[in-house]
Amino acid sequence: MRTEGRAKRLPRAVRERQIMDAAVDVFSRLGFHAASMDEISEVAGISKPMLYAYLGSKEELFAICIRREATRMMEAIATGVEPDQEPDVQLWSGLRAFFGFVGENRASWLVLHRQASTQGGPFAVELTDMRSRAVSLVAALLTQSTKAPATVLEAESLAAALVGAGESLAEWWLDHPEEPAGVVAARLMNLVWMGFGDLVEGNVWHPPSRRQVSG
Amino acid sequence: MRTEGRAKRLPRAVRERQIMDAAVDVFSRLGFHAASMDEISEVAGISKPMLYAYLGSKEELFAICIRREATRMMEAIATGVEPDQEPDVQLWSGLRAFFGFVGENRASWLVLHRQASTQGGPFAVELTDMRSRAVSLVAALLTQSTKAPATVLEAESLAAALVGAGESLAEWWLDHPEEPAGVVAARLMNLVWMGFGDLVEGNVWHPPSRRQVSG
DNA sequence: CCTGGTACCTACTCGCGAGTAAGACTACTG
DNA sequence: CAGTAGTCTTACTCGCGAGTAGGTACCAGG
Repeated sequence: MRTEGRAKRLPRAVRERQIMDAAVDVFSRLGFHAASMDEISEVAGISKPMLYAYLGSKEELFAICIRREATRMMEAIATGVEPDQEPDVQLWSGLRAFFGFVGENRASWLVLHRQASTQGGPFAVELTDMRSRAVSLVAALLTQSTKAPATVLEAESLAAALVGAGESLAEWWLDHPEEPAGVVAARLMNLVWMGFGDLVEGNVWHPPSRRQVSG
Repeated sequence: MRTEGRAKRLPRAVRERQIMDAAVDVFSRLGFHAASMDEISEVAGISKPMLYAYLGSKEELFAICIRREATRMMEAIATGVEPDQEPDVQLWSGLRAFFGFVGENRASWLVLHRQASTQGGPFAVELTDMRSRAVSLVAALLTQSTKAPATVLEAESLAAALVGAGESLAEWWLDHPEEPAGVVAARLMNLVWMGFGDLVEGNVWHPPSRRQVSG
């Protein structure tokens, strides 16, 4: 709130972290344009010139936020996925990691998904980059494991659809936080692995633990 | 461009259409905040006070654009879907209609999907409304046709995922316009109906025409 | 106690864009 | 040729927010 006059003296590195946290918070709530540097400085608990002294312009600050959050998220997913496993298991791990991250980092997710994708500035680069890394990952997973002849475009577009389904479901989840991450992830897993066709018939996909129990 | 002094005198209804077309164009390119009323008036070929005289404030204008484009799109989809058909056929018709509309109305789609969903103002209402109509439609389709016991939340979240997949694939398509609408629609159809599990095995879904030929 | 360096501040400038006041042009009606 | 209703304009006001100038508090080392 920062109603008092002067802020406590802190080393630069610490302040920078505080500022970036505040920026992610404000950007996630208001979007890039509507967010003001005044409000960010307010939330961060310091005055505006500090922002400029430490993090440069508004655009730079936004780009820095995106880069940081994107990295955190991709690392969370990469950590959760074991290569050299069955395709469905890899996909399942990725989905669990993704929804886990979103659940614990709402603000990060909002900045990444909503705000960044809209603004056409230098941010689109950062964002498109991360998104295409995700798409490529899925596309590779699909390509390497399919037996049917598939074009690159085909794999890529399917991957885009899957990533979009994940994003959209994450968005939906924000309005239904009572659902556990695992349940939401499992639903998407069933949709994209089994398809409506199977689900309508009552056929579902089971995670590996059950498979080992029954096998 | 409007480098000349005075615009030709036209009846109000016609001007309003021109203004709305211009607004959709500018909003789709720049987003709500970055778009300026000056630029919209420029593109529309008239002066700024006309905007305010005819369409009210900037927010009103944006809301009007969203409402108009959303209605056009929902009508396009509704026209393409025949109720009382097999679930997969209904889904297929809907997807075809959707991608058909997006292909022929890039600007409309951008305004609806990117711009409107981001701004938190009174627009979110219009947008969320249309989106949930779409989600409900799919959810109903799924619920009514499934044999397995499914909760409302389950159907709704799957529908959200499917709608998101469609949106995302439409976005991807904007970067790969060389692909025909039908091909893109068919890919999504295969993904959500058959699932990766089947696709990996080479099993694909066929549209009804082939089915009749082979049946 | 001075000297410098770093954290931090108040109080501005300045441009951009939403919205408006006040009037000018056109056309139809008698 | 008035009069009047509707179209269209130029030329403003005014607030908001990005970015800055020019300081003040605090902590070293001498």
